[in-house]
Amino acid sequence: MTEKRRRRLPRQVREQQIIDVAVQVFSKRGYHAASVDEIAELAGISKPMVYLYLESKEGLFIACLRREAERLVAAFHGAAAEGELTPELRLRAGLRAFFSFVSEHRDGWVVLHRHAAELSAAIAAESAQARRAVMAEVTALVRTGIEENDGPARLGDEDAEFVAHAIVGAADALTDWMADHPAESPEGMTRRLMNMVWVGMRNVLGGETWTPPPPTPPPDTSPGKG
Amino acid sequence: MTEKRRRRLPRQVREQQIIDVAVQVFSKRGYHAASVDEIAELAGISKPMVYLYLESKEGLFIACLRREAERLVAAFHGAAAEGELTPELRLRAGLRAFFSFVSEHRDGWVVLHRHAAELSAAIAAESAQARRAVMAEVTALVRTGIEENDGPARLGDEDAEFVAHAIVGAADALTDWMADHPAESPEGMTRRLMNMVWVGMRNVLGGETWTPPPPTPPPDTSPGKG
DNA sequence: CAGTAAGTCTACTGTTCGGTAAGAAAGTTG
DNA sequence: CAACTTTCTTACCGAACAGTAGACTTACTG
Repeated sequence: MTEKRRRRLPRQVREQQIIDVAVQVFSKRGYHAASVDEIAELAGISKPMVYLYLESKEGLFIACLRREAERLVAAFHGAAAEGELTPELRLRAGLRAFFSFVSEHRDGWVVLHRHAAELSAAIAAESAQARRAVMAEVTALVRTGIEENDGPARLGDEDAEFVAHAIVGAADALTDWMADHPAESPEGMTRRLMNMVWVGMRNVLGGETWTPPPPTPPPDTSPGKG
Repeated sequence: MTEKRRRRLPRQVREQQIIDVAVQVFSKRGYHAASVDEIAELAGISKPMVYLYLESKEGLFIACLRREAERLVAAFHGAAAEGELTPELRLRAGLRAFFSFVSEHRDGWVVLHRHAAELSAAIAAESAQARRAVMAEVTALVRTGIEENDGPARLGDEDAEFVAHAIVGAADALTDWMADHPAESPEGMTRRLMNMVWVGMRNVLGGETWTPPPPTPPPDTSPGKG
């Protein structure tokens, strides 16, 4: 209707525009429910452009995934790696960067987090990699932090990975809580989460088991396979 | 191949068979990538049967979701609600039931957990409800537990919900870890997780903030908006 | 303003897949 | 076996949509 004569733009720019829109649409609809037609239309171009630049729908999604993952990992890594800080402070910085990223790039986060399951192997791999990258960093911080605090406790990788999974998973889920509490800042999120994990972590890694309190005897009513 | 003359089965039975297969297929492929044809074939019947009994693809998925959610919530609730146990023990029992459920119904868990994002509003609602049900229970346990241990600390719902989100999110993520460590029992998972959360929880709720250790000053190098 | 390359479009194809119409076989009851 | 119900099938429709062919349009270069 409005005969908007499309300005021609260099490929690099157009490509980013397409990815920008695609992130929004994928975030809103999910991979399969999103149509390339819609993405093209919202991007202000026609479908063949998308295919010319991004090869396929899968290629487009991977491009989205990759860009957002790079941003997230860079944000976390950049924050957590800085200087000679202690592991605590580095983990705190990383978490703060993470929550800030989610605040500011919600669509990107949704694409990374929620829509990577039911996809092709290539996509799933791409998606898993970002999480693994973060997980590896957190694991390292956990291991280092414990060793520094409690001496080389000769921990299995297992233990550090367990804690890292818990922390990353908690952070994941807390993005929902954060969405319901817009007043809470990334800093506040971080402080709260650090309060929870940094103490409890030692408990797991130190080998001190959480002992069920004595008052009532533990339920021994498990009959068959425990 | 084997010209298996299909035995006619009463609707109730057939319906459950279809749902059984559908859970597997949805778990493996995801909602959109799963085809009703495949589900019908694996169930050993033809497609119109699926539509006759389950109305639509969405109806089929919701049936899956509902059944698995009921099982999971029942498992958690049944374990966590038993007797006059303390909140700690009840949370422990709930977590153990949860990890057991995931061990034994991996497909159901995958359907519930990973494939509920990119779906219609009806499906998303159904899926969110299961999580909310568990979240509500955990929140209650957290609140009660703290009050019993530290007196009525006059906590906002906010705080208990934060902790509950962290716990549930950690448990979610730890199912991945558990998948990589088949030797770890649900009991072991539970013990480890309890170690982490039950101590740290108090820290959050008690209002004692985690103070960044003094050795190195906190990074004040944040220039613009933090 | 011709020549050329990059950007862009309209209009189409082929396929996959959700959903259905119409009726056949199997069981049940006289 | 005839009437009837429930289970089940073959064979199809129509829409949505990923992907493409080929032409057109703008902009830069000499």
